[in-house]
Amino acid sequence: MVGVPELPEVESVRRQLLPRLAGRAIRAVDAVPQARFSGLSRAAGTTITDLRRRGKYLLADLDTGQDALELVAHLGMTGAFRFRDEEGWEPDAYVRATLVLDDGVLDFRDVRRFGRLSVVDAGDYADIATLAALGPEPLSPAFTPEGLHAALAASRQPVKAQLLSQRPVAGVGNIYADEALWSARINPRSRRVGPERAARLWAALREVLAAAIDREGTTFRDYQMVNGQSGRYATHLAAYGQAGRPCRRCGAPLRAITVGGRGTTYCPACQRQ
DNA sequence: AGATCGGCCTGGACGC
DNA sequence: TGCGTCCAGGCCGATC
Repeated sequence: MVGVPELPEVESVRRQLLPRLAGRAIRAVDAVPQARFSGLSRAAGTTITDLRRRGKYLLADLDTGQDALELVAHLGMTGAFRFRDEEGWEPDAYVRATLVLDDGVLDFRDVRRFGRLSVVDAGDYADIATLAALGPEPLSPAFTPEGLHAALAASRQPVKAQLLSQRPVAGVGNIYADEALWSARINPRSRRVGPERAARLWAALREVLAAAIDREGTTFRDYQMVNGQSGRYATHLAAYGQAGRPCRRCGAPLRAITVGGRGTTYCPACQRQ
């Protein structure tokens, strides 16, 4: 998959990998010697019983016969899994880790090295701070308008920075943060979001993410097509990467700013402070 | 303790 | 053409 993986993209990866990984025994794991690949040798000799997702993290449950372990994977920006028998796939210099399974070989390819793989005791995320403090899944009953309001009220960071922190809700990255804030008509720099606006943002996040899951993620290729004025996903991004274009709601030109160190596009007319 | 900022890493876009 | 510079992105750790 091409793309900057956010929740919808990671969910798509999970669905593709699950049938090929469930029940497979891991013979060995190899990785480049970096801290971002830790504890992987513990996976050797285990069996994968399930592949779950929390936010942008993939969690493979490993059965050792005794203690339960978890293989935690984050794709970063450019991480991707490839089976060695995949059509057209030849391992290249960007393969950072390899899992030898009982029926094949799975490569982890990651050009920009932002991805991470680690094996931990099941549920022990002490060394993975973002996962340990991860907010509720946006499409689960645990995510509520009231809960979102309370989470946002607990911090004075700009609302967009809060969304990117993964704490109020899991899995939202730069693309869907801009899209949801635009949809909810909330200024990304707002430091106070009241109950009504929180409820709008709650609904917008769920709509934006559910729609993206339905079409298996907005890929970077699609984004390029958007800027190339063509492509079947051209109408899906209302804000992200659309600076200078007229707002779809009010016609004012969308503006590019920086919030929390991240490029941000919003409508200065209908997303007022 | 919470907010903020730089670093990580690389290819691609851009300017000269 | 080819070089240099800047940017993007999620997360982490250092600093304010």
